[in-house]
Amino acid sequence: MSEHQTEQDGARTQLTEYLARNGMKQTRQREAILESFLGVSGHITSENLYEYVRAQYPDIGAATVYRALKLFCDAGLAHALHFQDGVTLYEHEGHHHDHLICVGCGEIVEFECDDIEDFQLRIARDHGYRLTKHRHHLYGYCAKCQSSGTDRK
Amino acid sequence: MSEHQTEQDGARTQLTEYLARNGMKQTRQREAILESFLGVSGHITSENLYEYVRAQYPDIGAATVYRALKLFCDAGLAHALHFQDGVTLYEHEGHHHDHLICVGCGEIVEFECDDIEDFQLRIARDHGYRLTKHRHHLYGYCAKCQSSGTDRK
DNA sequence: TTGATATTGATAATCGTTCTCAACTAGCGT
DNA sequence: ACGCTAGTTGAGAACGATTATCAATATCAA
Repeated sequence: MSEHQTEQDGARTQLTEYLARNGMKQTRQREAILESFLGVSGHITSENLYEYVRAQYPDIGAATVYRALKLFCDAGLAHALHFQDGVTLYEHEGHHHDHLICVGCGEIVEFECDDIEDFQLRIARDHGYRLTKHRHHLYGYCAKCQSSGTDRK
Repeated sequence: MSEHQTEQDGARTQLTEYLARNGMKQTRQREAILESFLGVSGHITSENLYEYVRAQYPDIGAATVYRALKLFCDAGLAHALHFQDGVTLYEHEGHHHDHLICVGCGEIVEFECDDIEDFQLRIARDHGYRLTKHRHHLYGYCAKCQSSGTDRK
């Protein structure tokens, strides 16, 4: 819990600094939305976060949540992920993993693979690119969906 | 040219078979849209393809193009790619590569890396998944955008 | 405290895409 | 060739997610 607390504090500080650095203001809304966002463990859509926020702060508008989420991305606190079906999910930054997605039940497993990251760098270098980020999504059927035998393609 | 011809013919046959197999009909529109789609070399958006189609067949509606593109995906002739910024591009199936995207100028370079594919399979297996496809996008600055020094992040 | 300026919330607007539905047409059986 | 039936089409309405507009409001440095 205390560890979690420091992570949240770190994020808050990071936002405060970003706002100061860019002549922006620290508002109740931004604090509240950040709070809600940090309370989410995995991935969340803009809309879900809005519901989430609204549960505690009913007077915060949807536009403000969208704006805040974009702000968090700019400030390096969040990441937007665009999945196969066009759905956009946000996750905490620093929480970077790649994703294994079940097309049967929608489960999302996160993974890391340093070897792959090495190959990515090599490929980028070969093409003269300087990488800033990547998206690596594997789609398939999880063990459960394979055995339940439904939606076989 | 003759090689290209056979590739197109292969795609046509594939569509015809898919339609027959699913009790669907071979229409002028679908043929025309497939023709236009095959005429595109790289990636294209639904809207661009619609413009493209309309140039030759002004009486084909947008909805029909959207429907056809989805059909081509189902028939295994096309692939939808969802990029970072939410843009959806379509490419020919059988033309599967991964992508290196310049966030400066938007250039898209395609690459293949068997080693990475091997790691993907291993990761999937470790998690009990059976892979059906993957999306692997690397974002960065191409050599040109790095040297022109603009939009440095 | 005040004032300049960033931010907010409600809502209109926008974008890309899908739905609705009456008119149309492919393609089977005859 | 004909007619029938079910799939398909085009126009435009509807849609869902997101962004822009704008007057009211809040932040924060002086």
